[in-house]
Amino acid sequence: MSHTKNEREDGMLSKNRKELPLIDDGDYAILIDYVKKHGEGNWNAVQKHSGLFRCGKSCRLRWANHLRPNLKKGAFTREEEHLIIELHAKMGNKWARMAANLPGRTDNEIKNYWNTRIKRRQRAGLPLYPPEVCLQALKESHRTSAVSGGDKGTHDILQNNTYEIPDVIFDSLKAKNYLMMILLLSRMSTVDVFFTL
DNA sequence: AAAGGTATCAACCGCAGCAGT
DNA sequence: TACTGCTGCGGTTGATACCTT
Repeated sequence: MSHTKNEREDGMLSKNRKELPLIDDGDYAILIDYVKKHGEGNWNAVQKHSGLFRCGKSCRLRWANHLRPNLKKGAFTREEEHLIIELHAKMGNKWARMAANLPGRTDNEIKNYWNTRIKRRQRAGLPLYPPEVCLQALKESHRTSAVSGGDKGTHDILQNNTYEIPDVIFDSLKAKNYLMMILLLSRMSTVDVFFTL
């Protein structure tokens, strides 16, 4: 049995995948057509019956992230960002569950957004969650721990939500940030301030 | 203009859970 | 009960675009 250099046994592409498109435009049409006729799910059957050279996994991913109707494209709105932060505070890294609360958005999009956001804020030495969300999570954590012994997600929030500004840049940077924060706080809610930093 | 760093996006990989046998 | 196949999820990686120096 032989495979092309980009294709593995299961039909997924391996490392140098960008040299070949995963599915070309014709394949998009086949996939859309198949799902219209037979509905979502049963992805391995898509490959068998439609003639696509992609495994079920690839088809499902492509459908979910690009072909599904009502997909929203473009940057997250401020409202969506608020919601993601709130949901992450409650659920942790449950991207699919979060996506269910954001119509038109995919788990992959939310995951990508969160990961780049984390990197940015960690580099800047900023907390991951605004104070209001922390407080809310803390309240819920107390409430749920009283009933069920608690939830790991909310503990993480409180642990991860620390400022870690290196001593070298502490004075200038922190002083500047706090000054800015005080100025902003006089006009905005803490959540709005959070998004500007 | 070039080089290096960072952000974003798309897709792969491995695993867990579930259903069917 | 054990096994198998399928599906979905979350982590991770690689390519590319964009930004900064």
